[in-house]
Amino acid sequence: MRIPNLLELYHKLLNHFGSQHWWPGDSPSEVIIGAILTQQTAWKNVEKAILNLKKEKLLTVEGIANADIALLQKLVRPAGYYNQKSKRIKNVCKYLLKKYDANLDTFFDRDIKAIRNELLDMNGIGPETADSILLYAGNLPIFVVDAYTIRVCKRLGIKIGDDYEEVQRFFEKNLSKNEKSISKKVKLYNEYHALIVALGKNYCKNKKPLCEMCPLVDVCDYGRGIKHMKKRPQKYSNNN
DNA sequence: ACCCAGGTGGCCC
DNA sequence: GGGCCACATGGG
Repeated sequence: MRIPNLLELYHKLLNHFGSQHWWPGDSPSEVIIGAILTQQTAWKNVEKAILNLKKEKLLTVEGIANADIALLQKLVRPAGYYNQKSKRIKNVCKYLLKKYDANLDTFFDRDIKAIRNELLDMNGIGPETADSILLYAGNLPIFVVDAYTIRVCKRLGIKIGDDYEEVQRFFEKNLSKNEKSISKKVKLYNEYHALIVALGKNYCKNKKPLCEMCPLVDVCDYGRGIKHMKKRPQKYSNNN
């Protein structure tokens, strides 16, 4: 079966799911905090944590940076991994406050590669979180890859490895043929990643082939890629 | 009672 | 440079 080009795929997804209006947050600082909180966690749980922080008026770089760690742990708790995440958002905010005086315009107003490397140097920020911050908080043109992106590609029969940057280049290279302007790129990358998440959540679960209701079944080899699926290790002691 | 969620860092080899 | 594993709450 023919593999559709990535822009065609995008329009099918947009047509099916509609615009996703990402990022669901109304300030760059909220996006940065949320990007860390949502790691390996359902957004629904992150919303509760965000709301807790909001009620305490802590949803700013300065607020988090100066907040008591025990309080942060309490507020962030619904988002899971609350010990790590409270520490991570505090450290990141302290860094941004100290080095950029909490001015995110200054932070984002540089070469994108330089900002990305700086983000990657912060503890708790890996490639996906860094790119989410660049794209959704900084409005910079970088394609965000996540577990769904790789899973969906494999289900579609697109030959692709597991390497983050490799998948990212694949998308950016393909889409650059269609879109040259920076601002349009940002808009396209923004919507595309959100649509892939929507697709994944609804039709491309782990350990299952593409659901037959999937809007892409007509363009993909249904069920292909099932052999690539690997369960993510999820065992750790939970003595409660 | 499972399985999973918009990952990341720290080990070990 | 890959292959495990810990991290944790809440929903299906």
